[in-house]
Amino acid sequence: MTQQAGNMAGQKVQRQTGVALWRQIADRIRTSINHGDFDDTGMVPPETVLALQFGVNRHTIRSALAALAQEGIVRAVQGRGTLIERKERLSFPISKRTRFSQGIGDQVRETRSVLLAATEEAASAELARQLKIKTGTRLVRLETLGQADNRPVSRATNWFPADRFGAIAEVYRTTGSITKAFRELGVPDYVRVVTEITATHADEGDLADLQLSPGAIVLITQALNTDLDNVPVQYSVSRFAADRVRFTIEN
Amino acid sequence: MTQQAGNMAGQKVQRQTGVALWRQIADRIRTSINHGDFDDTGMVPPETVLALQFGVNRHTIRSALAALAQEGIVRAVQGRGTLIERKERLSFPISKRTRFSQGIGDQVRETRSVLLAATEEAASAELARQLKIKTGTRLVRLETLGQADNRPVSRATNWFPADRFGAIAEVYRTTGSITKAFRELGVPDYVRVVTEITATHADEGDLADLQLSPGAIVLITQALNTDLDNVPVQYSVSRFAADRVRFTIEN
DNA sequence: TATGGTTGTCTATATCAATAGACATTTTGA
DNA sequence: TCAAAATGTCTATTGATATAGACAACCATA
Repeated sequence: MTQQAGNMAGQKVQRQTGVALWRQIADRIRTSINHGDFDDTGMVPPETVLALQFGVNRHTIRSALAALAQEGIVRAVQGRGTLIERKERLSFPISKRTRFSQGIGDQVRETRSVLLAATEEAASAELARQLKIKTGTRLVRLETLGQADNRPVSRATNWFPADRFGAIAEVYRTTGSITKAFRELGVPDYVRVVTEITATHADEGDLADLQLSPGAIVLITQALNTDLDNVPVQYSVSRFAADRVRFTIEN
Repeated sequence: MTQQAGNMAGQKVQRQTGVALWRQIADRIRTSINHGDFDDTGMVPPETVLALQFGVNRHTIRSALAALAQEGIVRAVQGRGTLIERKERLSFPISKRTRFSQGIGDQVRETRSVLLAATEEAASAELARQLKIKTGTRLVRLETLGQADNRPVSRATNWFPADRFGAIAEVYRTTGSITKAFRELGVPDYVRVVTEITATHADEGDLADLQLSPGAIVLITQALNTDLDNVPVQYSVSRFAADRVRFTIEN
């Protein structure tokens, strides 16, 4: 709080950083919308007011609002103001039993997971170390897209040992759930052993799959799941749109 | 892995996004350096090669490298190449017993925490809800800077109920540790109840305190600590330089 | 219906970002 | 010692970014 919220206009924008003012301002306004700062009116402050608050020209504000309109977040109405069309920020619990759909199930109407691609490959040294197998072991690799209310939230690359889960692609395609696929393949339950979190700028794949605006931030989790016998069953790298999610760690 | 590493040059840069090409490229090169992609030579590829890989003019590459040189990450030597001066990424474990100095103690030679400011204020509605106290209750607020090997890693704002911890500022100033300060004030141990993680762009304060370059990403944790009787003793908002840390959640 | 507040559009100007090409300077190694 | 390879510097041009001002068009409401 205090440090990041509410006082949207408190912090000045940064010039000559390689990031255009209109983009910085668009990001800040989007964050404020998601934080509920304008919920009382349902509208963004007038352009002239924003220009004064951010210390920039009104045209620069208009560029920022145009970008947000392009994303479908706001809609300008001549004579009235700029209306807020949509806001979202999901809270993702990370715990021993982290599961995509269950975790955010009470925050959205519908969650879905789409299989983008399924291939088989040999384990790299890094993957072998994580999954505690030998380098070169066959792995099934699934590229998936997590959706909440038909809006993309995360894109993930998942690796499974092929000997146990060679058929997981097909099972997943029908069930649309890792948990259910595991169950059908003889893994009744699994636990999250470790999660690593980093952040970076969105790459081209993020922009396309997550429908992000360029320059956006993605949160990256690298996670290992094991079955109840502590045998690694899944290693996954997931990329989340940073302005759509927050992670919560309960101990 | 796979998704984010190695293929630095595989993805093209994005034009007309409000983020200058030289900044995108600087961020990508920095990531590659931190990932160890150039460890064999200790140098960044030649400007002409990078220009070809990223599909931009050599002068644009030079702008990116100049920005990294400004950060002290690389140093160009005429006739030889561009040498890598520094790389680091600390791993932060987040668990029931998260503590700054203990968590990364084995990764660096020396950790220190500096008190930037200490004030007293009334609890806002948000803070009161987190700390389970009444709005308006007096709180001690500490602004601290976490350092590892004399390089700033995180800046935090901490709130403590003033009735129990009115003297924490002075104790902290002498001990340089929250854990020790708690101990002197009658709290032998404390646990991390919940941590929330989000990400955003660095603001002006981040740039100054964390010695970041403009456009950098910060990871934000909002955490609540309680004593062993489950009574909240500390609420803190910490901001980490995203390219210097990774969070690890062990279950 | 008149007025104030708001978004939309136009012109003009200055600076930044990016490309393009030429050539100098320095280091390395054959 | 010479040539190749690398960074350094300069000029020139184009498009994106940002500012500035003026005015039109539209909406709500007193």
